This record gives sequence, structure tokens and C-alpha cells, in this order.
Amino acid sequence: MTMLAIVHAMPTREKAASAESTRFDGLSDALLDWYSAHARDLPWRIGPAQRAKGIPADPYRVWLAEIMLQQTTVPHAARYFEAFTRRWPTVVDLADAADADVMAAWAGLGYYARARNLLKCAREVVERGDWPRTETGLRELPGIGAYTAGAVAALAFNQRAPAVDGNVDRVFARLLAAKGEWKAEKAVIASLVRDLVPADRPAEFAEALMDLGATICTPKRPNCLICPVRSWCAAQAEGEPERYPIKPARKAKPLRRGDVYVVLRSGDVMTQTRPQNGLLGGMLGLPTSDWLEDGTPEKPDWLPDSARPIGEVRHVFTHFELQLSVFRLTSGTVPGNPGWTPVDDAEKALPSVFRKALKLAF
DNA sequence: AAGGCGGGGGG
DNA sequence: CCCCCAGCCTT
Repeated sequence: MTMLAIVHAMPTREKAASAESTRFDGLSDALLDWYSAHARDLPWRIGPAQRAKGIPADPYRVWLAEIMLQQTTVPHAARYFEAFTRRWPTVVDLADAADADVMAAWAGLGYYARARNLLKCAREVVERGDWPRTETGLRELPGIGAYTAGAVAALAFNQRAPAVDGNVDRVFARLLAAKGEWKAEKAVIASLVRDLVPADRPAEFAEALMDLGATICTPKRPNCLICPVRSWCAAQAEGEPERYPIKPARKAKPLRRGDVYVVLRSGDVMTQTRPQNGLLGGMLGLPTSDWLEDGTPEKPDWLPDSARPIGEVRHVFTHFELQLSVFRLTSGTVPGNPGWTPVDDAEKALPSVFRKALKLAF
């Protein structure tokens, strides 16, 4: 039977993957060679030397790091990783933690649904007795999507799973010089990377691809001169690697305005835990007016007519920008049953927008 | 399929 | 100022 006949007999999807895999023959080996000398030393990783000695990764630390790193830079996540693992060294410790303690510890890291799902996930793992060890098993846990399931399966359990994050998308957008609609190109890349994962070293392959994207195939000014996979790169051949990936334009962020009230009473500040769902869900907050794109937000009844803002803070959220007028008030005028938090604690437990307001009041 | 959901650092 | 980053979930 001729080679052509064999290929012809294969199902269409395998034929396509086979063709792409052939185009990248040798890439995995070149990448792994580079990685053995240039791996980043990160607190949640075991290094190539340790892995070679058979030292296993800690699934708890791998998982915690991957959750923190979702849409978050390494230096920012690293500070929180150190604090979390010092305070809660195991998944059992984390599962036993009080919700408010975990939310406060996450304050400033953003995307607070991650912290709510973190606790849910830890408690599910403790309930079931251990971590799922496969990509599909991990994918069922709260807060674990396609990327994180593949990353934990590969990094913690050395399963043959792909970990396709923004770095890997960018690397392969350039290798392929992907010019199509970005959504479709990402699907092509996901399928291709799955086929390229070497059976014997999936963890190192995942880490190597991410390190390449983070240190060489960077968003701006990629360092193609020292790139170990340069000879496979269509974008480099074209001469404008920075042109890729080609993503859709993003929408402008509207500006919303409102008031925030820093109400002080003998070392405490008035606080309220925000609703579990929605913006800053489950986090400690300061009282505010509504936030409106048009018009003037209504003042609360208890706010004295004479009250004047002491300044303004601006903050950029994912889909809008916020400008808040900051009022500084002393107790005695506020009805109802507000919560009060020592100012020193509030400084640490509040998300960034409210930290800015609190800081302005001192 | 599209939109909600943080925050910070780099060019 | 702009850009984007180790994404996930809901509707």
C-alpha cells in the first residue's frame, strides 16, 4: 500500500491533524531542549532537575497557581500565592477556611468569582477524597475550564493534555501566521497543540510553551533571534511576527459616575458585604450610590445636604470605567444596621476601587 | 455566541 | 495614552 493510500484511508480530521503535525516535526524536541536550559523558576513549579529525579508536583499548589494566573500576570499572582500557601498549606486547610477570610485574602487580585469557586472546588475535592487526575475529571470542578483542566492534568499528573493559554495562542498564531477569524483560529490551535503534546513529557511541554510565550515570543517585540522554534515560524518568515495574533477590536468602555461614602466611627469604617453575584460579588465593600452612565445618582436620605466630596477616585473595570466622588462622614447620622470594620482590616480586605476611596479619606 | 467579570504593568 | 495578560461562567 502506498503512503498516499494510507493517508487517503484516514478520517478527515486525523488527516488534517497529521498534516499539521508533520509540518511541525522536530518542534517539540527543540522546544524541550531549550526548556531544559531556560525554564523559569516559579514558586508553584518543580524544576526540570527535580522532575527528572521523579519528584512529583503538588496538585494543590499547581491548581491554586493556575486559578490565580487566569488573566493575571505572574508577579501579581506570585505575591498572593505565597500568602495563600503560607496560610493554607493544603487543600484541606483551604476547604476549612472561613469564606470571609478567603475573600479578604483574594482582595486586590480581581475576578472575585475565582475566589468563590476556589472555595467550592477545594471543598468538593476534600469531599470526594482526592483530585481527579484526568482532564475531563478536572473539567467538572468549579472554576476549572478548558485551559486549567489541561494545565493541571499535564503539570500535576503528567497526563497527555494540552495547556493552551494566551501565551500558547500567541505562539501558534505566529507559527501558523494565522490570518483567519480569531475565534476559528483558536479552535485550530487547540486541536493542533493537543496533537503535538509528546507522550513522555507533557508537563515540560506545557511549561516550555508558556515560557517561550512569556520570555521570547512576547506580545511586543518578540526576540526571534534567539527563538528555538524560529525555523518553524511562518510569521517570522513573513518578517512581521508582531502582527500576530490578529484579534477583533475591543469595544470602548463607557464612563459611569457615582458617590462612595467613607463613614468613620472611632477607628472603624462602615462596610457591607456585597451580594454574591455580580460586580465584586462576595467582597467587602463601602456604601455607594448607584453608578450611572447618564444623569446624577440619587443621594441617600441620611446624607446631610451640607456634605461635600473630598475628592474623586477613578477605576477601570472590565467593561466600564468608574468615577466616584468620595464623601467623608462621621457617625451619628447613619440609620439602619451597617457593618463596621477596623480601618486597618478594611484596607486589606477591600477590593482596589474601595481601597482608593478609603485612602483618600486619610 | 456574546457579554460580564479586576487589576496592574509595559511600551 | 494604549495594550494585554497562565479564562470561566452565565445567558
